[in-house]
Amino acid sequence: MDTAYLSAERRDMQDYGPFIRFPSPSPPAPVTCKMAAAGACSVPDLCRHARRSEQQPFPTGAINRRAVRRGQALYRAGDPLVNLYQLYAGSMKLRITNSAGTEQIASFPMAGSLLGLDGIETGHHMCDAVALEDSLVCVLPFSDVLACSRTDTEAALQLNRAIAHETSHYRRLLMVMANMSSEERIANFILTMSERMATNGYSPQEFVLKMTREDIARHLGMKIETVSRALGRLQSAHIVDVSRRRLCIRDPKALSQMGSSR
Amino acid sequence: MDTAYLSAERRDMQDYGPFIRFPSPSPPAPVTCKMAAAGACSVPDLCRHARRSEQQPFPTGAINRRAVRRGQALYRAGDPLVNLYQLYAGSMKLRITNSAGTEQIASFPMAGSLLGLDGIETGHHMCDAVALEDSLVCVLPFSDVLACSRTDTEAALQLNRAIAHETSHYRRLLMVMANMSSEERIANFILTMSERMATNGYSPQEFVLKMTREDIARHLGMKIETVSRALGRLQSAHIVDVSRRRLCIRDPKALSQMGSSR
DNA sequence: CGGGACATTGATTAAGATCAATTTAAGTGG
DNA sequence: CCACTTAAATTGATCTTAATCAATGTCCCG
Repeated sequence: MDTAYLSAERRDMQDYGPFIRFPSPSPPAPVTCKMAAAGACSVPDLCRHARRSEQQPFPTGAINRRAVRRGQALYRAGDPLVNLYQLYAGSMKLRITNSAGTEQIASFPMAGSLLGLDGIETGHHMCDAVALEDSLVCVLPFSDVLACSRTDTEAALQLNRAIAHETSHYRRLLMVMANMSSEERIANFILTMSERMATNGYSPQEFVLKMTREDIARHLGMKIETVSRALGRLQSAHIVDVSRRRLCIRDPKALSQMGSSR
Repeated sequence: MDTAYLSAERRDMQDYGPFIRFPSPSPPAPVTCKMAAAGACSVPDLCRHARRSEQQPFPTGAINRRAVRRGQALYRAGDPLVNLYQLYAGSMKLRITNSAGTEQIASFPMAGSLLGLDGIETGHHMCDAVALEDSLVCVLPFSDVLACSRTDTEAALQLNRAIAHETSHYRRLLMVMANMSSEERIANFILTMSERMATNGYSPQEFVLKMTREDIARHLGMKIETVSRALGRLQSAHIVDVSRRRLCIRDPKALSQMGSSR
């Protein structure tokens, strides 16, 4: 494979390797933010401010990081909102559990996603944020974020937009659930993942789904068997090649036609 | 019927009558906000500030109102975000239309709802806000809202929370769509409406659904016939009495059991 | 090499969509 | 005020899709 894209594994290694050393009890070393430097940070002004915070132990310009191991929760529903987090490397799932114990996967944050906004309405988180793989987040103390919003108009707007962005994610997902067949949902899901992979500098053609079929099913409001069969049908139609978690898009056009809003 | 609740019709008359005079081309007279006085305003600080705005023609403390006739749009998808609106009387539907023309009803704002937040992410509205009946909104120029957020920490927080509240509405709806049968969805919908009616001072037992079956169907991701049949089944089970738009809850307990998160 | 989580596949059932026909209510204009 | 028109809602018959139930297969990790 001679693409310009890095494989998921290699990219993680070279970019973030030093910070994903488990299980190291010592905090990661201070660094400047590569994500901000690359313009990939959705809230650069918030972040910049947070880095200036009195509370955090690193010198100005350093970043307060936290590592989360695969399967571990960054925060849980009910936890008081203390920090927002910028996902720096890895991927997670946001899980809602209702009073009856039914689980719903609200989203699959990946590098660049802002996490923790589900705590803003009530001051307590509404979801569990669980790592799908060993991950690294950039910690933005919420008090700093607020202080920053107070002094910096642009930062305040960024925060508003970030919250509103979540809303629009759910709106989109709602359309998918309300109007699409299981096969179309899966096609749409793959398309969305593909676009997000591209945004993050990976190949949009070929990538690894970090979540289980169960997670996908709970995300899209279907059963695991249906997910499996839908993938099977896409495979038979030579639209994708899927083997376990590894996915390759063979016919982007057909996929797009099938997965685009009905 | 000797309840302490007002019928929808009478309440509209006595509380808001003077302001719903259609089709009056002259702006409604300045008044102080009864909603704020009653503590029913979700963004009192934002509103208070907006009322102080230089731009609006009324003396300090007055409210800038706008009437919207049944079927008319307060704003449309694509319109630039100019104002937020507090719904003062009446009810609306927020309609999303995707590129293929499929419609989805995102929510049914009623008195007390804050409208227009769907414009914050991009600066342009993502939905149409259409009046289900002749309605009255309180206009909050967005520039004023922002100015207010800048100077008033509490107001800024209210804005953030208001946006986040939308998110949580969609999250809830997502759970409903992903996990509930058509009958459970309808039960849940009626319950939600009932609670909202109670919040607004109407009877939670008996009220009028201002939206069509089609609207309900598009809100809950089902077909109109299925809505009708689900209502029919609830009727047969003596859980509700439904005749056209008029709805009466006969067995709140059973309804709650059926409509509460599965 | 074996255990366990994850995934696939098949057979059957059930729920909701679809197609088609009425019924009901609310306006509208003579 | 009443016949006429039309939008909204209901009801029935049939078909399709996805859920359910039940095995079986596969890969990863110790």
